[in-house]
Amino acid sequence: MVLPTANVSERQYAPPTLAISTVIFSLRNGTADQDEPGLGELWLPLVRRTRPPHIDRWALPGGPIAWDESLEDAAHRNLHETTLLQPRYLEQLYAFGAVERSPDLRVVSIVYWALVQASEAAKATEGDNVRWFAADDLPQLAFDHNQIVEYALWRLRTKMEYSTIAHNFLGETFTLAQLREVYEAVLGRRIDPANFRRQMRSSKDLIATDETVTGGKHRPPRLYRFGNTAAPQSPPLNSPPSAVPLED
Amino acid sequence: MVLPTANVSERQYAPPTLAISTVIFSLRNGTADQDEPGLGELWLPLVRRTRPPHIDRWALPGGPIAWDESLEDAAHRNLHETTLLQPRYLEQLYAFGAVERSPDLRVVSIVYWALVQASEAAKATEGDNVRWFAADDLPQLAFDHNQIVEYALWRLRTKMEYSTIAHNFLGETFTLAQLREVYEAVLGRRIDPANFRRQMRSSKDLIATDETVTGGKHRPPRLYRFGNTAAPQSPPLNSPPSAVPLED
DNA sequence: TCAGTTAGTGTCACTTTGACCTTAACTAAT
DNA sequence: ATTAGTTAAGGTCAAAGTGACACTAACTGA
Repeated sequence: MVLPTANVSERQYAPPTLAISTVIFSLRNGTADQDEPGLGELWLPLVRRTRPPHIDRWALPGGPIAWDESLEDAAHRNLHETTLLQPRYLEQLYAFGAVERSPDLRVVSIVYWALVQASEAAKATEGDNVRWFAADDLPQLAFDHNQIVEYALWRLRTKMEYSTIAHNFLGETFTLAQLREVYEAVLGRRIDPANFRRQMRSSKDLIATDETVTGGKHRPPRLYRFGNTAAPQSPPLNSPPSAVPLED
Repeated sequence: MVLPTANVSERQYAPPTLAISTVIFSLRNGTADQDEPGLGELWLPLVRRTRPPHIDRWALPGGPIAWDESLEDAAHRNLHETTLLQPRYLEQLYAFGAVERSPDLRVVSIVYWALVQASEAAKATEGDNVRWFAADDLPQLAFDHNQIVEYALWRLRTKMEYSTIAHNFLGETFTLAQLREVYEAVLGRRIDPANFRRQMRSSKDLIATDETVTGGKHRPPRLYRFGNTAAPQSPPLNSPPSAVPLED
């Protein structure tokens, strides 16, 4: 939201300014005192605004677009600069351009959404100006950012049902129970483990490794990995609208 | 693609310029000499470029965004100004922002896609600077517009499978055969009329009128209308990302 | 050795879907 | 007037997919 300097009247009638923002989702293990017993929760990092419009309010990480970087690069860079995070998935969400979404100034924000794994999320320096919030319990944010997060949540949930993005919350290998917990947390409901297994194993992209996790107090579960055999639900040409996972 | 005047070096390093474009789809009855026998075809209007980058090439209708209009308003206005069309459906497609998509200049285009009914499409003044093309047989267009159309086609086809946008190609009332022809044209394959009827009638939004179409050489078909009982597949708050049909 | 726990397999009823048959209602030709 | 032709509309049946749930497998700790 950094903008070129000019006096107010010039700003008012100037062409819209472009900015980029990102909604970054990560998963945390649910605490017992939640309404749902033991389900994981979605969390996202916000930054405190340090200058006038909506000063001191929390907002999505964002900023201007450099003349020599693509929109996706800008989102990736800005996200990394403000939170130190390296997302495993990044996709364009929507361009928000209502006239009154920012006071005085006309800003069009192209918003991306990202998924980071739990271990990565720990790297995000939580300080005075960056803090994580539960996605379903946010304070009043700057601008129209509450609505943007709502929309991003809707997209994450609907996309989870027909695509295979869930593993981006996890590491390179994972058990089916871990993968199921991702679905349960995002969709907010329990899923039958047996049926879940059947559905997942019907996908060609999920490949079983020959390793298992030892050390539990029960039968050791097998580890799986995700093989990216062609983008599942993406545009015919995956160049411009690269809805393709980053995989680091 | 109208842009503020400045010398080249200033332009080069200036922040990206915003523009809006639209992909406008309409349906035409298939000619017999097609590869598929008698299927309808998707057509879209393009405008001839009358100034330097890519002069004389065909391009999507588009232009700048005024300081006091929303993105959707800008798309609607621009579309109407250049083609005189009034779409029945308008939705944001994607923001295209690759660095090299326009020579010299950095332009970020927020692209919308629209559906117009056949009768409306006739209003589009086809002249020297506006012409309709078959969507699957386009010439080389200006900028990255070929890829944009490909992506819009993909979105139209995939969205057709899970939502109820098809009727926006038709008038207020229509027969099930007409509706089926829309699906067949867009998806490019024949659909069993009996199964199609069963599926459509299971939707609460399709309501039968008490009228039928007389004058055919066979049993008169019933007319249906589309009742917009709540947006089917749209964001929780339908204000900013209004993926909601316009219905005129 | 057994209880406890989770991993993983199998089964069954129900729903959805594609293929195809049958009847209904109209027009045009004989 | 009867019949052939055509499309509308409804029905049947098997295959495939899904949710609910029982059951076996493999480990730990007492």
